[in-house]
Amino acid sequence: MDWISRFTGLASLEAPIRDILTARGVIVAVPKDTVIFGPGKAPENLLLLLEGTVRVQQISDQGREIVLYRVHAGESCVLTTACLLAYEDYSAEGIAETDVQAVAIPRTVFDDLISQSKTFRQFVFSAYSRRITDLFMVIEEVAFHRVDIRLAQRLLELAGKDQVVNATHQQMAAELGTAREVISRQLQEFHRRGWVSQTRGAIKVTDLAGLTGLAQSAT
Amino acid sequence: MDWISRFTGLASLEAPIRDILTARGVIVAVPKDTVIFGPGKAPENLLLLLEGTVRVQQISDQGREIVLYRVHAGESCVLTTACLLAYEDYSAEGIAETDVQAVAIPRTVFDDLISQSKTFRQFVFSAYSRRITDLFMVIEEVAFHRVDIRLAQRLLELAGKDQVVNATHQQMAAELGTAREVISRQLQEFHRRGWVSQTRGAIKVTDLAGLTGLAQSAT
DNA sequence: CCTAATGTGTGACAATGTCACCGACGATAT
DNA sequence: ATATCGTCGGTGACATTGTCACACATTAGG
Repeated sequence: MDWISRFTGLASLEAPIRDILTARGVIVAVPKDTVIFGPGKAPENLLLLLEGTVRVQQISDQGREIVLYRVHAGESCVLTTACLLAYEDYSAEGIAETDVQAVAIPRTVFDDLISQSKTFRQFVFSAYSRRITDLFMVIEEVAFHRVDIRLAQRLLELAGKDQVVNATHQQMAAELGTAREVISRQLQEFHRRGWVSQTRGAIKVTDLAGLTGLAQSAT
Repeated sequence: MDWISRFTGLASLEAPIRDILTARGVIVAVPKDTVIFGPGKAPENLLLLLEGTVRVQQISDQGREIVLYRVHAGESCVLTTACLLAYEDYSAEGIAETDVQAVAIPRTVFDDLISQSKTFRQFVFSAYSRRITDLFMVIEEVAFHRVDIRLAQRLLELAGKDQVVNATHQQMAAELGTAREVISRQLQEFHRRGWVSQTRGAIKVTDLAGLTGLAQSAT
């Protein structure tokens, strides 16, 4: 199966390197809600996502959570690479948010590829770059932005085609690193304004323009 | 000059690689307060710090700031490596906090070393690991920890041998990503408890035990 | 000495986080 | 159907933090 073409950064990969990758990469299926890595659970392979998304979140010692970023199909889960070559025990964990199909690349092969292919190096380092940028954005948002605006943005991001976000208030609180009560109150206010309607475990966006207006008032 | 021995991760570097490094690395002196990299200013070299510290901070569009981490002597400024191989414009900037001595390694040499030496790869990736861990800690602190505790911790970190922190309230606010008024009030409270004394532009720790007690109450 | 820039103090208020508690809903067993 | 239990969401009171509009103090430079 030619999965390499799904990764834009690997498109121009040298032929012998492609062969190594296809030969040594193993396609794995990871069921939804699997903990891919976490505190005390080092990842064993570099994962290149073919299908599905992985949610990476931080867990504090008091049990509070915040979502750091999501890895989508066509991206690699670089946090693992640092672990592969220089293991450190992160306090973050990665969870399969949907059923996931991925190519697993063993540590030794990864090291080989890095050493042999400039293209692959660029692929890995640019993936790093993107994640670090993501972390910068999280810091900026948490430190400087209002929660109502962040909630509006996140609802828009997470809403499916049907404009529904399937998440409890507690889960939305974990998205933003805030408290459930805060989410409940903000959603009530959004409801009062006619922007959303709520059912147990789901939030439906009923006024896209209204929410979008608030979400963009950050700029 | 044998500067390689100052970097623990490079101690076991293969002989030919050492030679490349010493031959191609240029020792540079960077005066205090120089902006080493920043928005729109990509770094040209990987820097290995021999002397001094570099402060990396995030600047928001509204002009608010937060310190992300510091690079000390014996460490490398990895944020630059991502830029070297896959340039992306970060919103963070790096500033020489003191006069700095460093070894500058050009992009092409860096790429060579990565490809040729497993030890060097490990050095770079473990440096990445450490920085990412730092960013995780920043996120956790900003999102979940009280500012009085964070301020106490930071004062203890920044205090010199004479127990003095040379910084204005505004600068301390930038350390923690909060507002100046908050710092002013917290410091007043610390003063009321006899933990610190203040002069314009400087804070002196007068009760180490008191501050330490608060700083550790996070655990 | 005078002035301007910078650093610090303050009160009022808004936004967010915390705590304690309650009731509503859904699944399951009886 | 009814009882029971765990999860989800709502609420008031209060603590903490952020924002705004000032005032006042200190320092540097002319």
